[in-house]
Amino acid sequence: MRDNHDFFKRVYEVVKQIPYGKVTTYGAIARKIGAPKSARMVGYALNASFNGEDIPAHRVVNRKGLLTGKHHFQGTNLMQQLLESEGIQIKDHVVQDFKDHFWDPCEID
DNA sequence: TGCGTGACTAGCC
DNA sequence: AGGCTAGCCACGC
Repeated sequence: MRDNHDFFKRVYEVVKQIPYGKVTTYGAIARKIGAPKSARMVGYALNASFNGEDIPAHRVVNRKGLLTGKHHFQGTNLMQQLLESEGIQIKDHVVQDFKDHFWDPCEID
């Protein structure tokens, strides 16, 4: 059963499993961990994930491929730079060919 | 203890 | 097709 504490932990586990050069969405993760309605919490969890965990939060974007969380990152374009470094094209803070780079956590399930 | 906010999503107008 | 509203859940004040 576990408590909501695991919710955050599960988010980290899923995000850490995101392959290089791939991105996913909050909803996909939320649904993967069994909380399709708590997509917001996923983003919240990622914000808290900076506890020192190796969470590639930059690989997590919203359903439209928009870098919604980039503003929460240290720099203004850090998130974008990281994604571009992985071969993902970003235009105006939006992932280009998003579905082409989209990685569904259900695939590993 | 209670209201408001937020890295979202889906549905309705 | 595009904009707005509602639902969800945890955390801060």
